[in-house]
Amino acid sequence: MARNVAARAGKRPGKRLSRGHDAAATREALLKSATQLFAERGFDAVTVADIAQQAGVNKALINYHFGGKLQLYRTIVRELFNELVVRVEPLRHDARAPGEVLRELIAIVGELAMTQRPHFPRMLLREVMAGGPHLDQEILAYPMRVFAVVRETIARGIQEGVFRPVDPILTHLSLVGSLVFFFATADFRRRMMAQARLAIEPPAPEAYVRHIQDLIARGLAVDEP
Amino acid sequence: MARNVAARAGKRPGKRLSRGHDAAATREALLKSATQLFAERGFDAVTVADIAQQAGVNKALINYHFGGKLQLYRTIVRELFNELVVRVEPLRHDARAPGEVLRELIAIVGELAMTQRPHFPRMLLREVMAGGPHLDQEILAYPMRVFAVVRETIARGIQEGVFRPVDPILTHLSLVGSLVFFFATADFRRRMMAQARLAIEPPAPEAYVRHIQDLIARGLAVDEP
DNA sequence: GTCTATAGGCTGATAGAC
DNA sequence: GTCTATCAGCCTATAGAC
Repeated sequence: MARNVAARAGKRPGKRLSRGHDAAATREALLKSATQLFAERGFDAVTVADIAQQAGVNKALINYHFGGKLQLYRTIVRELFNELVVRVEPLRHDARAPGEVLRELIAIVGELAMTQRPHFPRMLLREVMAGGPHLDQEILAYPMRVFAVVRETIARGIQEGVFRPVDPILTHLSLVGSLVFFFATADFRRRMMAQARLAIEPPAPEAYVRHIQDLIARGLAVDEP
Repeated sequence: MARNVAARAGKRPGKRLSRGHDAAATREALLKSATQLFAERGFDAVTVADIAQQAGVNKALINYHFGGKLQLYRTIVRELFNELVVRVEPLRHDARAPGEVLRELIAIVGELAMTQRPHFPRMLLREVMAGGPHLDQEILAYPMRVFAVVRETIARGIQEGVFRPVDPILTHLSLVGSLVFFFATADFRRRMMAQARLAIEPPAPEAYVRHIQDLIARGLAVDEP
């Protein structure tokens, strides 16, 4: 699979350029392999040669399409953050019970990390642990928008008398933190348990999501009289 | 503070070596600066020149004292893991109520991350996210020993009828994960909130520890009749 | 658009004086 | 034990052919 041509988007319809294979496919292949490698090893440990080789393209094309290694990285982080916010923000107008809205939010984060964007938690954590050196103001607003959903939902739950008067920030961090940690470290657990001859299976992501849903729901509920 | 001589341990009492300043102090200075830098930037992003400069010693001494950059890193990770296990393992023989033992375990992790070893969560997370490439079998046993404490405590709680029949692995991961995430990302929040003109203060670590204690206690408790 | 070849800079490690 | 000087290797980015 040295040349994986796919996803011919409809740009410049009918016009085939003189030489080369497909600019859009090259771009996508670079984004895909770079996302995986950055998540696994971090920005500095990945070389543009690694990315180009895994994508099956020449390394000079990273400069041509993205203007360098750093801007390739920035593009990836921005798109990942954006996708999360787009999925979560509609919950601000969800009229269901606050407990149900939080369950849904947890499910969305879990689904994103499980299937569509498995590298998101690690890239997010790496960036945040480094102090966010690659983040611009636009990207920095995204986490706040996710928090806003949690904050409003919790405020509504407290007002309606179904949640204890918990701190929304602490609740948000425990909710997001337990999920991000789980998915960021899932590969490690799988590798360790496969290497050891233990009969223990690594925990299923779906089970963990349900566990967090229950933990948060019970942890926030008001005391029964 | 170009030459921070401190902590003259009692090795080779009375015998001062011919030249140089103090081998033990040099070693400690290198460990200290390397721990901070590795936690902030990760193994690959840190150069031996960075470490040596921050420690105020010559970079060739890293090879003399530790045998290279990698072995310096391994020494740090091993000591951090070891310190956590030493503190947590006595809880296996703690006769208090299971809920109290878990509260104590959470408090220990929080205290370690707050004061003694503030770089531990980030170093742990970085290593695990990378798949543990620098860990040997000895270090890999440490996380299992922490989990054993949680597993036994939860089993006792279920048996005594005070905990729901929760999965010990999922509970352990949510407990450790929410704490590690919080402390690994605390620097980022502080920096962001200082930069923005927001009047919001970053959440206090002590408050977060209590929040997790309550969340776990309530989340595991059996339903009241 | 894509490729080869190479420039220019930085890295970890070491040899050898003191 | 500590330092200076130096090396070989690898990195990103670019120039220029096609």
